This record gives sequence, C-alpha cells and structure tokens, in this order.
Amino acid sequence: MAKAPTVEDVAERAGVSRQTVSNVLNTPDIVRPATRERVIAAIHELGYRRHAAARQLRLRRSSTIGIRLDPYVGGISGVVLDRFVHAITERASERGMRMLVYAARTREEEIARLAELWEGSEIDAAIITGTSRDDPRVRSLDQDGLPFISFGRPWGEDDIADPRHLWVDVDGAAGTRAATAHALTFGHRVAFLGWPSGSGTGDDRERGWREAMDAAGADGMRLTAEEGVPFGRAGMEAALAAGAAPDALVCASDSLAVGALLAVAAAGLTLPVIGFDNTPTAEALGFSSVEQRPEDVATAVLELLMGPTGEVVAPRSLQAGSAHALITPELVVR
Amino acid sequence: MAKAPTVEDVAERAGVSRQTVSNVLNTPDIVRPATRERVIAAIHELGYRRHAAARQLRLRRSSTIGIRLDPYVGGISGVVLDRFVHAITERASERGMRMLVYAARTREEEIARLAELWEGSEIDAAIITGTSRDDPRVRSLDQDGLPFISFGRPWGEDDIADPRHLWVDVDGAAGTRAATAHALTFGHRVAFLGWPSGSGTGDDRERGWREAMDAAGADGMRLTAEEGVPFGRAGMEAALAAGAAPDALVCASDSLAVGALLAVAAAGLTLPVIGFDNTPTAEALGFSSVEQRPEDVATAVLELLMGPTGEVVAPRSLQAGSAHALITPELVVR
DNA sequence: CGCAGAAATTTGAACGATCAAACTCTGCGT
DNA sequence: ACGCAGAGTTTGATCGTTCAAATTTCTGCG
Repeated sequence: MAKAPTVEDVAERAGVSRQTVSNVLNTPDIVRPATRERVIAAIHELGYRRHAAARQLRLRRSSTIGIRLDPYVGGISGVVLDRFVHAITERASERGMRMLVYAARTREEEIARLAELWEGSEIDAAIITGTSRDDPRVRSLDQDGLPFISFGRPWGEDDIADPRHLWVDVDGAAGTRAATAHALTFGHRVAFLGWPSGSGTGDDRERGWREAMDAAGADGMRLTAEEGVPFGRAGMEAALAAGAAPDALVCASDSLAVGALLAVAAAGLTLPVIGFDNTPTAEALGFSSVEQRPEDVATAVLELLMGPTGEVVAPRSLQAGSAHALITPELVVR
Repeated sequence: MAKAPTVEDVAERAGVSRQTVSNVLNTPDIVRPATRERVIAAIHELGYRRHAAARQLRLRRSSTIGIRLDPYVGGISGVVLDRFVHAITERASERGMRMLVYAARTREEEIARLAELWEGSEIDAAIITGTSRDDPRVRSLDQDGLPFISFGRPWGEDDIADPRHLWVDVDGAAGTRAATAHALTFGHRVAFLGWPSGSGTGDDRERGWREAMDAAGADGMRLTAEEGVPFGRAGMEAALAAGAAPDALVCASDSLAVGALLAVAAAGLTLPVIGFDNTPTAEALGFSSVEQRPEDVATAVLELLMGPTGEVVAPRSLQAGSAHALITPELVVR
C-alpha cells in the first residue's frame, strides 16, 4: 500500500499549513469554518489518520492502559476476570484509550513487566487484579509513580481507607447476604461453604452469610474447603456423613458449589445450592449464583482513573474526592 | 518522578555519542568491547529504557499485534479463546512484541477497529478468530494490506489452500476420531451429538467420528442440536425417548456434553460422554474431553507470522513455504 | 615512520505530530 | 488615514530514536 498521508499532505491538499490541520483535529473552534470544511474534506479524501507514535512522542502520553492477562489456572473461575477485561476494553475505547495486555506468572514478574512498560512510556496507567494483603505490587507501583487502580481491595488495615490508593471491588458480603436471604426461604438451617479464614475476599463473603443469619435469628453450619471442585465435594461429603443435612447451602464460589452439588447428588439428596461468580457452569447446571457485574466494575475503574468523562488519565490530585467504589452484586436465581 | 533518561543522557554519562548508545542496543557487535561495557554500565546506572513511541516513529513499526477480545457470550466455551489469547501474549512477549486488544461486537465493527489501528500505525499485524466461509474481514484486511493470520480455517473452497492467507487451526476430525476410538472400548454403538450441518467446524468434527466408526466397522446414531446446554439436553432426551440408548456418546462441544449428561442422569442411566474443548466444566464434572491445545496454536500462529525466531512481522514473500498449520488435539480421558 | 584500509565513532537529518511564538489580515475607533 | 486589538494562520522548534554519511581512530605492513 502507498505511504500513509501525513498532516503535511492534508495541509497541501487543503491549501493550508500543518498547524491548521492539527488545529482542526484538536481545537476545531479556533479555525474559521470555511477553512475547517476544506481541511475536513481533504482529510476524508486522503483517508488521513493520525500517526499514533508521533502523537505519543510529542504529547508524552501513550493513551494506553496495561492490564495483566492471568495465566489459565484450569479452575472454574477466571470468567469474571475475562468479562472484566472485555468490558474495560470496550469502555476504554470509548474514551480514546487502548488496552495493552501482558502476561506474568507471578506478582514479581508482573512488577517487572509493568516497570518495563511504564519506563518505556508504553502505558499511562495500569490496572491490577487480585490484590492481597500487603501486595508487593502496590508498593512498587507507588514508588515508580505509575498511576494504577486495583480490582479488589488491598485488604490491608491502613491501605483500605487510604485515598491515594484507588480501588474498585465487589461487595461480597452484600452478595452472600442476598443469597442467604433467598436460601432462608427453603428453611432456617442454611449452611455456608467457604474458604479457610484469612483471605479478605472469603472472610467478606462469610460475613454476609452470618449477618443474614443473625438478622433472621437463624443459626447454621459453617463448612470449610480449599478452592476447587474436589475440595468442595470432599468438604460437603464430610458434613453430610456427619449427619446434619442443611435446608440450603450458600457457597463462596461456583467451584465449591459444583463440588457440593456432586456430593449432594451422590448422597441421593436434593438441596438448593447457591454459588458465587455466576460462571457459565452455574448457568449450565442451573443453580443460583451471585453475579459480580464485572461490567459495572469496569465502568467504575475508568471513572476513578480518568474522571467522569475524561480522555486522559487524571493526576492524583484530581481524584481526591472518591478513590474507591464498591459494586453491589446481584443474585441470579435459577 | 524525574524525567526518564534518553540516549543522550546515557551517552553523556558514558562519554560517547548518541549513536554509539544506539549501536550498543541494536548492533552490539560493531562497538568496541571496552566502550560497550561503559555504555551498558551507564544504562544500568541511569535505569535507561528505550522510549517506545520514538522508536516506533523512526522504525515505522509498532511491534504490536492486535487481537479482538470476543464479547462474553455466556456459553461454556470461550475458554479456548481465552487460553489462546493468554498464550499468544506470552509468546509474543518473548519475541519483543506487544498485544493490543480491542473490542468489537460484529465483524463489521472489527473491520473498522482494525482499519483504525492499522492506519494509525498502532499495529503491525492482526490475528482474527472464528473465521467463517467468505469472511468479510479477510477481503478487507487483504485490501488494506494489513498482515494477518486467522485461528480457524477460512472454510472457503478456494481460500483454504491459498498460501496467501495464513491460518492455523485445530484438526477437529482427529480429535473426534480419537474420542470415538476411546468410546468404542465401551461398545460398538457410539453415537455422535453435533451441530446442524453447514458449519465447517461442526462438519469436520462429525467426519472424525464417522471415519473412526467406519474403520471399526461400527455404525451409530447421529444426533443434532444447536450449541448450548439446553439444546444438547433436549436432543439427547429425544433420542433416549426414542428408545435407542447408545453405549457411549461423542459430542461436538462440552456444552452439548453437559446437556447430554443431564439428560442421561435424568433418565436414570449412566453412559460415557466425551466432550470437546476440555473446558473447566469438563474437568469439574469429570468427563473426558478433547483438548484443543491453544498454547500450541499460539506458537504456530507466531511462527507463521514472524518466521521461526523472527522479531519482526515477516513480509508475505518470506512465508511462501508454509502458510498453514493444523494442530492435532489430544483426548483427555477422565 | 607513514600510509592504506578497516574499524569505530560522531554528526546531520528524518520519522509525524504539537506547542509556542511570530506573523497577516480584518474591522473599528479616533 | 492611522494604529491597534484580536481572530486566524504560519513558522520554527521539539519529543527520542535510528539511518546515512562523514569523520576520526586503530591496525598491519612496507
């Protein structure tokens, strides 16, 4: 194909100068209407398009956001993240931003990748996911001065309220509260199958169940299992063997829910089980699950990072007001 | 943070000129070892990193590949694509390439997005997925001169052998052949649950079953259903109602397999069911499935696009020899 | 010791866009 | 008629890198 036209080519065609073309593109108001028309016509005739790299070089801004593509772990989840990435890509595009993905196996590797991208001016900001207590990425990014936001609370005592650290998360407790409220319509003995204590996310989800139970004056069993279908199954089987079958079960994840369902079926019982994440598996098997609304998370992430309608990553100072957003999930009943 | 150092800063520190620093980075062999050492030291001391945009501008090459992030459709699949995208991101990174993702709801929208990215010199090549017969994207990209490769055969009579169109695909027939061979160990009446004729992929998978059956001198039922768990279930239920329960079932997708399993369970039967895609659901429910090896597809895609070890998107002429790759999938028995 | 020729290094220009400052033109008041 | 304000437009410089050509330094040999 022929060489792509430049501002200069457009300028010549429209009988104006480089800068006027640039003005038509960036600040149309200051160009006389007649001239503007001519330039616009020339742009269309030549099929002109801004050269991204040249613009980035001059503006010292890449209009690109980096996000990690998590390694495929084989588990059931990951779908939430995939939906999130997809949604953020759409929203970013609407604001004239691009999404650059990178792969990393560990958090340390992610730190290295991000440093590369940031120092090479390839990204203006980053989105990190799956934050844990005392996440090393937070410190590192802060030090490098790379603007970032996390999907997931930092879960550290201090950080969580710190307005300098932007985050968006899903209100897990609200999700399990709704799930438990629904489960209670099947009887007052609603059990909870969650992960071992210590993970912020898991504790949060357990809290919602407990709150709903307390509010209803009900009392129920709390079962524990590592994440994963086989663990969920084993956990549930042990509970059933112990004799006490609940009226319904609320789980911390769809994986656990599937495991529990398998255990229940193997025992020849039927029992309402509610999962978390609303994965395709929940849909396929037809059990209720808490939907995280990753699309809403994506919208919130960009709003915190770029302002309500901004087209540029906002400097920290402008974000003073609201640095966090908590999305309320929705129970999908099946 | 302080302004990022440039070649000029490094040059000054090392007591050499701009160009020498550039040479150390790009053609180290032509720099005298002593000088090279000094420059490398300076690079490390200053934490210098190439400014990507400046480099892109000068080289007229972005070292970036575009790939669409498919809209979340809710089905069970999509995982194969996600794994593929993840794998290609890793491999690309090893070759110094970046992956830019974009969102598009339709093929027309995808064409528009790609034109934008290509004309703005943001990408050097594109990877398209889910190609169909007479795909409009192929014509459009060809016309624009944008180098591209597809994951999925074009399925057109002529295109498929055309060495100008690069593609990598999974040998679906080989997959169902293996699945059927395994299924035959349970008895000679092996049924196939596939999609209505007409989709290249579906026909290909059916062919594998038929070939394996013919080879074994066996004969079996062919069931049809639209993609999706409920359809698979309905299709299988109808077949079971008609009386003829097979010895085993091979399916064109995991969704169909899940549906079939539900129908089988509802009928109070047990029956080996083999799916396709080896999704987390297959793993969770513990049924066998054909694994597409998206990681191998990713490797093949980059090899065709950039040559065996290249760091640049190869011009068409260099790819003359091999323009296609067919990956053999693997049956995962559970 | 000097010199040809190779090797190593430096300088000038270019990639395409935008900012800042300079310039031209119009219309108006005096 | 003259000068001035302000809108509209153009020119020069710049972002950081790499290519091409020019220049300097080194090496081997008569």
